[in-house]
Amino acid sequence: MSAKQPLGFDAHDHSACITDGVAAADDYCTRLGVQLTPVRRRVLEILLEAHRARGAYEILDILRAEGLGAQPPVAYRALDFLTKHGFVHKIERLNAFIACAHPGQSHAAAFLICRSCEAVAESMGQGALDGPAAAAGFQIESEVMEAEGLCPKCREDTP
Amino acid sequence: MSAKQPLGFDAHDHSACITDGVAAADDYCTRLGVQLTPVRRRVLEILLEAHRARGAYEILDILRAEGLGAQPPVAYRALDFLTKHGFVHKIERLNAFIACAHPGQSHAAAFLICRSCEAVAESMGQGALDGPAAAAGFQIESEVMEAEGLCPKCREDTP
DNA sequence: TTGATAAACGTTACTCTATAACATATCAAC
DNA sequence: GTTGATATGTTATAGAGTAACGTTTATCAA
Repeated sequence: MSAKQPLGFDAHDHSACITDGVAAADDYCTRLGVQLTPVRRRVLEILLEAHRARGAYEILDILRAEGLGAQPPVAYRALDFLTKHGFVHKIERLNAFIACAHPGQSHAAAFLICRSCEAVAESMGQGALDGPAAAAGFQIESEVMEAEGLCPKCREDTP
Repeated sequence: MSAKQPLGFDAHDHSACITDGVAAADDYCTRLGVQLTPVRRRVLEILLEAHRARGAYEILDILRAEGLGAQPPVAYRALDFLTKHGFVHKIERLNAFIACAHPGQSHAAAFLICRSCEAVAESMGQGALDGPAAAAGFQIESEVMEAEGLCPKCREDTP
């Protein structure tokens, strides 16, 4: 079994992910007049630190250790806020959360989840269910698209 | 690509859904030499009775009332079996389960979930994530595609 | 500046979802 | 009939999520 790789599938300047992610949230909140409070900011940072999904209770443990909140609602409220405003996505398959890789851009998010190293890549897959929905007369309000399998790195490492 | 009409929102001979679903499972299990035990058969029937998703504990309540099992693992084991063999799908968005509308046919299942009446339609959407996955060198093993919104009936009823 | 209002936080307590672990039973094959 | 695989029964617990309440903090208007 291969080691967990904290980055996405591609090598990239990861410090920029965190900096840019928080900056984008900051700008957005200022423009809309909503608050990026310490707990919300910290939760976003925690999720930006890794290109993998983290459970609400895993996040809560970190918050608790840092004195930012000890009970589940603290984590869930921050996650709700960040999700509502598009900075965080929920991975339904994992009951876990991940920072958005394209903050600010409206998009139907799709995810590729590696079952070996737990890396998660976000793709801006557009409306895969639009065809069937139109045929059925169904009005889509939100979409979940998630694939589980092996990332390029783990395909080599684990034959 | 021709969009197939998803099953579930339209009127149809529903008794055939149950009969055919159980018969298909029976045939399959006979051919593969696996057992469609009373609990497994009953769970499949329960899910075939409605084109909506039911939680494991909702199913368990029925099993318990019928003397077929009282503890969670009983329901989860039956659901695992049925899911593994393709007779039941899990709706990740709802943490619930639904009978497969196309038993026996290998397919990547996609679901349209009505938030008003809770009806769930299954569409045989094929490989919506194939493109992004190929581009990333990602090997897909399983896929989740779920859309939530309003079904045709509820669009009229709830304007 | 103060008072009203909304937004956010802190905590308790609980529900729902899911599985680990172990004992018992059933059935097929040798 | 013993063995090994498969399935069930049960206890206990872990993990995920929320309702409800009171307190605090921010925002904005008078």
